[in-house]
Amino acid sequence: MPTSTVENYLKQILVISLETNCPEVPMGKVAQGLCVTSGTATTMIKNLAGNGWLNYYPRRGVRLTRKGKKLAMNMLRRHRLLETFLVETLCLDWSEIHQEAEELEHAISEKVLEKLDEFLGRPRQDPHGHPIPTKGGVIRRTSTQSLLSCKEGSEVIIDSIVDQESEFLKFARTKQLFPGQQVRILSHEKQADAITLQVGREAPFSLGSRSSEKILVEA
Amino acid sequence: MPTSTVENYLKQILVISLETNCPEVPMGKVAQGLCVTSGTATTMIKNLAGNGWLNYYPRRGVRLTRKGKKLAMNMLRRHRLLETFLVETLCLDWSEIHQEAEELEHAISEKVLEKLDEFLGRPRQDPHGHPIPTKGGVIRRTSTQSLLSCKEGSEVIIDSIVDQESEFLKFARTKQLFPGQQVRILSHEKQADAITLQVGREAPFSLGSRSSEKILVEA
DNA sequence: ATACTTATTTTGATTAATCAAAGTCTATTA
DNA sequence: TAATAGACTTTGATTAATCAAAATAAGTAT
Repeated sequence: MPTSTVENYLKQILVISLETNCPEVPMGKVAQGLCVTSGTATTMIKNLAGNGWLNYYPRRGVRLTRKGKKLAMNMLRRHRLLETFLVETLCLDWSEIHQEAEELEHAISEKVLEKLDEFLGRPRQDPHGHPIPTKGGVIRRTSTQSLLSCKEGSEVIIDSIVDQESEFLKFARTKQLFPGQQVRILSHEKQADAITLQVGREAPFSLGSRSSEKILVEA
Repeated sequence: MPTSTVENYLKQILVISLETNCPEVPMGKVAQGLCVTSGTATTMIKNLAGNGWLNYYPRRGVRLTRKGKKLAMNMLRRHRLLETFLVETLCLDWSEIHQEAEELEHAISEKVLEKLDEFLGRPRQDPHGHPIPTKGGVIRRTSTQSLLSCKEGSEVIIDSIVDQESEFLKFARTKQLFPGQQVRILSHEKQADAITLQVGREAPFSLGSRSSEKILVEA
């Protein structure tokens, strides 16, 4: 049985590799993502490599093995199903569920998870718009682009928000930026690093590139 | 923040003191209840005493302080609410929920617990018939006796089953022994250590004193 | 090429929780 | 009262996870 620390490392590596769209993840990102010192990460990673969870390329980074990816996908499934439960069933706020799920995902058994999935009606995506991996570890290919790459004048639909920070999510909600929402790009000033957009008939507002990157859309 | 080990020790001590109806719990029971060696228990208990969770009387036992009892009651509340959720909402079997709740109780936050309590309609007792402590840490006084103390010919109603073992619970269910059930005591042979009872119109059967003790009833 | 910056790894310590086995009380039994 | 069984405590070690700080490697800039 992997410890919850092991589960966290593997999940984090998977999430980074999905975000960067690259299977190899540098050590620095791992340490940063898990809020541990780089030395700690190195020690742990060598340990994980020794147990066949991942391949370790010293001074380059790591890459999940099939076995590691399977476990990581399962953790992602747990996390996202739990987030869905917390919002749909218990009516918690969209912006405050990440940390809750982060704890629960290590404690819930496969059996209870299965029942929960059934209870929720086997949802395909979580409240952030992220796809929920199937029991087999398959995840919907996110063929999306970020707001940052959208052309002036285009209309897009928000697919998901790639951020766990409560603060940003709260902000996003006040601006009605959530999965499924239709958005019009009024202007896109590359030099000024700003995108102005409008949701429905609300007042237009602008986002910098940092924020725009976190919002994935489908054209 | 207490670790989940601390939470487990305190809850276990509370449970034992409720079962034995005595606030002072001997070290042996603590170690046994937690499945650790007695040396481990001693070390940990001294630690807990140092942090004000309980009073430690060397070679006699321990007793929860007010602070310790409060936390322990809270853990019991978590445990029992979770068990209720698993049975009522997710339709897990009565006999298989203890271990599940044992894990989840450490991971669920106060906020989620509150939402869960609300969702469940603020239940007073769990599926085993055990009272659920209130948020304030108050627990219904169980003014019950065990089957063992019932007189021949009497009719009683099962209040709760005091056992976490899956096996016994499964057995109890096949015999229709669960909270709320009415039972008739056909005979009670003190010397033979056996009680014969009947549920509804089912065939009568016998229980030894070990098993009878686990079944609490109200006259 | 040389020096510098930065990412990564090593080293040495620490904390929480545990066990096995040896040591110490204490209460009963003979 | 003396012996002894059983409960409890101490001791010494181990494991997982972590940090700070020193050491090393690699890539970049001069």
